[in-house]
Amino acid sequence: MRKRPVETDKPLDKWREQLRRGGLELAILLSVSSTPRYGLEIIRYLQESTDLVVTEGTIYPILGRLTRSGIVEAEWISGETPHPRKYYRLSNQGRKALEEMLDHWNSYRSKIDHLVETAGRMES
Amino acid sequence: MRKRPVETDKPLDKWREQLRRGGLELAILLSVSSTPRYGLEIIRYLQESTDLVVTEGTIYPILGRLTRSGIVEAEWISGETPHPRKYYRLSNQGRKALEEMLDHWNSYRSKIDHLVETAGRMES
DNA sequence: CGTATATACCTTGTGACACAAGATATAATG
DNA sequence: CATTATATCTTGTGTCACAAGGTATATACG
Repeated sequence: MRKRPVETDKPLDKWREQLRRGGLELAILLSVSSTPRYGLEIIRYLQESTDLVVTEGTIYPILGRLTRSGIVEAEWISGETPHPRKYYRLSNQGRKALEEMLDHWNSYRSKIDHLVETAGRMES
Repeated sequence: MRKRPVETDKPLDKWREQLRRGGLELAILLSVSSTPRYGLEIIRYLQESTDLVVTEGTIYPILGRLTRSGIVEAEWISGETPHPRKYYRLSNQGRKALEEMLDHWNSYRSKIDHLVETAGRMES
C-alpha cells in the first residue's frame, strides 16, 4: 500500500510545481556562475536567496546531466573539510549556454507578461 | 522501429521545452480570461500574440483537466459554423485561481530575476 | 572500539505530464 | 461519394523531478 496522492492536491499546486521545474536548470547554473559551489551548498543557496526549495534527489541528477554535456565542470576537493566535496563551476561552453538561456528567459518572461497585459484589459 | 531522439537535441532545447511547459496553463487561462475561445482558436491566439507553439495533443488534455476542476467552463456552440465548437470561459472560481497564479508568476519571476542580478555581479 | 551524529554524494522507482500521431465527427465542395 | 477543411478527443511514449533509501567519511561520546 502506497501513498495516495489521488485527489489530495489541487490543480494550482501542480502548476506551481511545473513552473518551478521550468527554471530549475537556470537557477542551478546561476548558482555556480559567479563562484564554484558544491551540491548541498547550491541547495542552501537557492533556499536562502530565493526560497526555491530543491532537494538532493533533484539536484544531483541535474548536475550530472550538466556535467556530462560539458556545461559545468566538477572537481573533488578533499582534505579541507570532514567530508570531500564536489565543486561545480561553469565551463566556457557553459557561460555561452547561460547567456543564451538568459536571453531566452527574458524573451519568455516578456511573452507571458504581454499575455497578462493583453488579458488584463478584461475588467470592463 | 521508432524515431530515435537519442542524442539529437542539445540540453538547451530540452530546457526551453520545460520552461515553456511551466507557463502553459497560465497562458491558456489568460487566453480565455477576457473572452471565451475554443480549442484551435486558443492555439492560434497564443501563436500569433506570443509565438508560443502549442499543439492539439497538448491543449485538449489541459482544457479537459481545467474543466474537470471547475476552473473553466465549456459550452458547445453549433449551428453558426460548419463544425460545432466548444467554447471555454473562465469560471468565477477560475478567476480567483487566475489571480493567485498571477501572484505566483510575479513572485517566481522576481526570484529568478533576483538570482540573475546576484550572479550578474560575476564579470569582474 | 562500537555507535551515533553530521555532512556529503548518488541511485532507484514512481507518477505526472506534454506531445506526436492518429481517430472521430460534421459539413461543404467537386 | 470521395475529398478537403475544420474541429475535438484519445492513446502510447519518453522525459523528468522527486521521495526514499543507500553509501562514504569523519568526529564525538561512553
